[in-house]
Amino acid sequence: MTSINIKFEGSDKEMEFPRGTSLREIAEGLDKSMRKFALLGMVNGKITELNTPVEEDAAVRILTFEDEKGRAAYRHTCSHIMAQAIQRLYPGTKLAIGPAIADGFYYDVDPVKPISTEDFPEITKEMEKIIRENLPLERFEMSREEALKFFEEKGEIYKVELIHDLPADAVISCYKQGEFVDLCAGPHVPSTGYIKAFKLMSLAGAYWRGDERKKMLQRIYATAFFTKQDLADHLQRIEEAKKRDHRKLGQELELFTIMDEGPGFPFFYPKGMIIRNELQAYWREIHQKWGYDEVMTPLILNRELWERSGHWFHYKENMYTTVIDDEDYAIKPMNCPGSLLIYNSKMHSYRDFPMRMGEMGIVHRHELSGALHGLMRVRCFTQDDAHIYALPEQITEEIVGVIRLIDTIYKQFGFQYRMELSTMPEHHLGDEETWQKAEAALADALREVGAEYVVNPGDGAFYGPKIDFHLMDSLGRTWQCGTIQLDFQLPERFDLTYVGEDGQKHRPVMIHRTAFGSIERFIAILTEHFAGAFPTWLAPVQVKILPITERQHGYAKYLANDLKEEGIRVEVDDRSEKIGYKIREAQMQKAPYMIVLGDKEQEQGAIALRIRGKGDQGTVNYLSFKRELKKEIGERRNSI
RNA sequence: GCUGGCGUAGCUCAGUCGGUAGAGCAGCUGAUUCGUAAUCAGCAGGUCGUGUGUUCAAGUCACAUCGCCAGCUCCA
Repeated sequence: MTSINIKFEGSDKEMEFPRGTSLREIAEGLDKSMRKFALLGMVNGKITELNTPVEEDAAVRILTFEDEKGRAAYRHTCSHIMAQAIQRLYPGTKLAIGPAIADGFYYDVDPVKPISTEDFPEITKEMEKIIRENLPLERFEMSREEALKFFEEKGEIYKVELIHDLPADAVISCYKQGEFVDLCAGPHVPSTGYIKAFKLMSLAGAYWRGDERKKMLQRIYATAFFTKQDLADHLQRIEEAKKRDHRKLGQELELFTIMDEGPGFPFFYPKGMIIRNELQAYWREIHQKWGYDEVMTPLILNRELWERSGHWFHYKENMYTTVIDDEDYAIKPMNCPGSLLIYNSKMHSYRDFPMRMGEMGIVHRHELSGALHGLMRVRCFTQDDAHIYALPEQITEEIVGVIRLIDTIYKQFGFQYRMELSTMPEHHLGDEETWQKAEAALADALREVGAEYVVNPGDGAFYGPKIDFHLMDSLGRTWQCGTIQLDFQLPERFDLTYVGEDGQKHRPVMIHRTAFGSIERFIAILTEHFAGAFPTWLAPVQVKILPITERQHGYAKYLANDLKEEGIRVEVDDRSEKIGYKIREAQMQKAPYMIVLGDKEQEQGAIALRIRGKGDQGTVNYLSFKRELKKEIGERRNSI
């Protein structure tokens, strides 16, 4: 039989082709336009390059740039083109790895002479040349010995190291395009001419294999899209996202600042404090309702305590210390030891459990200078911490409760979030069996709420495994906010006990948790999420009153006082500026409501209302506006 | 911390070949009293991040230092 039967997945189409027809021709058979869009395919569920001949009946799916795998192959091919251009221009440059990533790709290189962004135009030109040459990418396999010899001769020390680390049974494949050969598992698009639009983005350092003891290579970030328009749109989106950066908005909206005098130690302006205080008020209300008490523990405690908790040995490089009366003290990097001291200051009965002890705890941590990032990563922050002391049999229920509480809080702000389960790190307290028990308890709770999550091996705290909640910033980077950490270690170290039904002393378990994570980081995420246009209950200025002439100043003040009486945050702009100017400024300050007052409104005892994002609403009744506004502000309580 | 880039007025930025610092916005003063995203005029504002050096002369060049930005997880 010389023909094969191809069934196209995702459509009812079935077609006959001569045996050995390439996947590309099969794609064209499905639809002429596929000639333009096909990048890769799946044959019987297996990723297959377009050049590959199909030898038997198969179910086929054609992948385009719309498919994650098609996109990755396209960008990965572009990374080979970049590497080829660099080696053409700067012979002797050694190559490390060059994968596709979420928004593009990168290549780590070890150049003879450092590459700078000024070299980008030259590299770009060479890449365009390679694309015009339309070199086919040819795959071939080598034995381990051949591959080692080949790359050793070329001086590609990183490739040699990679080959050494491949498992014994691994197929070692290379791709050749023109004079350029790279060790690569593939898959790729058929030829360099497939690449339509790319751009070199930035330059960064990256340790070889992510290990800070190894050599730092130069990483060139770039991106590629299927059309020039898509690339332009992508760059446009990045520009838009930069406008939402909380560091920029924090400055423009006068929320906070960080000065050279205290790197990583933020200052909050009055408007930023309003948001902080509103968040804290919300936090207190919801936690009170969900059965938490609030405590406060000291910022500075003595060395003996931190030795007992393990921080002095396991967390020392992140702690600020001081000396008082010749004795060592530490500024708390975490709130738990203080909470433990409160627990231990009296006897507890099994009837007291679960005991939920919250604290808005200010902590200081010495983060590496290069890790600081606006309010996202600081050296002084306020954790919305809580410690739950519970009976072993209450663990799952308590964790489920915390997951639901965090979910409720995030929904209040309209956040999407991702959950991760982080397991035992290399540096840890306690034996493996206890760790496994703790990890299982967290997984049980996740299963019970039916949550989707990913496992993050080795990323737990030194005292226990954790469930992390990650939120996204304006550029799509994720930040850990909420966390739930199960701890069997500290109760042991601090000899926590309770008296059981049997009159004997028993050991409780401890859960550490935050919902916001830190107020600072949460404000940063909120700012980017809302692009500074905070919901009315959080907005630093809720109503801006704009009199058109001096004749309305009295009326403006009267309305302002009336709203203030109701606890509404209001400002009057009584400068002698034109109304357009005042509106522009109020709009840029993202005030949710503007009241414009002229002679007409004054005569009628009404207001002209302008709503952020909606524009001029015309004349409205003041009392009904006030009623609606109060209702809107009060709505956040409904979700508690 | 490491790699690369950047630090000029409160903010955003210009400053050529090394020749002695400039704009817009904001601020202040005055005029203007205006109907939905910038009224006009004037005034004031700087040890060019800091230090050392090279030079007749340094915002500009060199070195050091502090700070900021991007990245350092995505395994050929």
